[in-house]
Order: sequence, then C-alpha cells, then structure tokens
Amino acid sequence: MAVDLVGVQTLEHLNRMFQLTNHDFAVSSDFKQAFSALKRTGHARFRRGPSSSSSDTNAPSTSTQSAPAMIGSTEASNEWCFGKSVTDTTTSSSSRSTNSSSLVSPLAAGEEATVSNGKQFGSCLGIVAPAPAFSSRKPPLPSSHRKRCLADRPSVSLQGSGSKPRSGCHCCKRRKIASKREIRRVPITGSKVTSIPADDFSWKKYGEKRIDGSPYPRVYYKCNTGKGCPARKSVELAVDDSKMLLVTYDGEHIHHHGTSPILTGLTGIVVQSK
DNA sequence: CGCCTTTGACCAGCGC
DNA sequence: GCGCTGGTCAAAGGCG
Repeated sequence: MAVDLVGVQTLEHLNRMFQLTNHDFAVSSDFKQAFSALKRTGHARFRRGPSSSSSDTNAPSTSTQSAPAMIGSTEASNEWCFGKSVTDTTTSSSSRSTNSSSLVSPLAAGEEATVSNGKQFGSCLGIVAPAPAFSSRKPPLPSSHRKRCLADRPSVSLQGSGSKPRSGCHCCKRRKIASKREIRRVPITGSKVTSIPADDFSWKKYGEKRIDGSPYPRVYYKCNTGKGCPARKSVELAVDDSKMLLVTYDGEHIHHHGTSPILTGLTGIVVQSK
C-alpha cells in the first residue's frame, strides 16, 4: 500500500540523487544492482518473529539502550548516502534504526566492493528502499538466546555459539585492550565514493554502527584471509572531510602475507597508533 | 546447499 | 553508581 508508494517515491529520489549528487558514482552500471538491491527486502532485516501487530509502523522502542546509538541523526545519514530527501520517506520512529544504519551502508557496500567479492552498492541502495515500512522489527530474543559473556557461562562457553568456538570472551577484548591500533586516513579514490584502497587481505564485514559525534557510520571488518586471524579494521567517513575515510586497524595478522601486511596497499597517512 | 550480508540485540568499558 | 556508547555476535534470508 503506502509502502509501495513510498518505494516508488524513493526510487525517484534515488534517481534524482544520483543525477544531482556531485559524488562521482559509477551509477549507470551499478544502478542495475541498485534496483536489484531494492527488490531485496533486506535479507535478515526482517527477522521472522511473533507477528506482533506493532510490526510495521510501530517499531516499539524495544531496546531503549541500543536505540539511541543506532538511530543517530538521520539527516546526517542521508547526506552520507547521497541525499537528503530520504528523510522524507522515513516514517519517524518506525524506520529509525533501519534507516539510519542502512542509509549508511554505502560505506559498507563500498568496502565490500573492494574487500570481498563484492555485492557492492546493494546495501546503500537497499537502504533507501522503503524496507523499513515492512519491517516487523526483530523481536527481542528470548532470554535463553541472549548472549552472555562466555566467562559467565562456563558450560556453554566454548560451544555456546554453535560451530564457532571462541578463544575467549569477546567483551574482554574491547577498546583499550586492543593490542595494536593504527588509524589511517585514506582518501576516497576512484569513481565511487565508496572505493577505498583495498589492501592485500580479505575482509568480512561483521558489523556496522553509528558512532556518536559522527554523522557517518562505522563499519567493522574482520580479516578473512587467514582463519582465526584476529586482525580487524573499521572504516568510517571522516567527519571533517567527507572525501577521506578513516580506516582503523586493530590487531595483527597471524598469517603470512608478504610485505608489511597492514600497510600494504594503503596510501593514507598514519594519524595515530598505539 | 552453502556462503554472504545485514542488522538488532547484547554487554562491558568509560565518562560524568 | 548510572547511563551512554562502542564493539561484537548471531539469526535470518537472498543469491550463486
């Protein structure tokens, strides 16, 4: 219903945005993918769950905690994703997190483009799609499914997450514990705003988060080149210069890869390291 | 059928 | 001590 309408409008917006934006996107060829992506209602975006009536437009603020972080400023997100008009299509609360986070995906998508085998772009556009309108919201997980610090559940610890035994508690490896961190400023190169210099490793996206103080999301990647490699990187658009990407490398690669792994392929400047 | 991407939820660190 | 935020996990579904 209204959804479809919104969808169409959004597509038009998109089209317009692509034409107007000064970002030099490789639109033509990617546009197909874009639309293709739009058809996708968003993979896991709509987790099946108790079909609560609130599903579509209500988006109950189930998680009062994560919500703020995920929401952020929609305007900013929109800007990042080539346009400001998207805001119009968002129905306030209902589309919140889905919008904000997905709007950003271009970054993720772009990264994916250079990083993994690339179904790039899709997400960025997918985002603009009216998907949120369908969203049934992910219902709160049953408490039994809730993640616990592995340290807290000795019996489940190493097997808890199914096939992926972890070497340790993820929550114990946070922030300042990071063994090695290197932040680089990498110019957005190429014809796409999303194309950042790729390095010699294969990265797998595992998360995306809106960061407070930055209108742009941060996308998290794990090294996929070597199994069990602890190396991670996060990518976000520089606040002060939308033409620059901030790539943060965490951890070291435990596999061989010729020359200085972390630096390979990057032309950016080391801004900070610890 | 398996892989990959997306994204909400979870949780501990950190600042006030 | 409390609340916020960043970082991570994992379910779900589409695609090749």
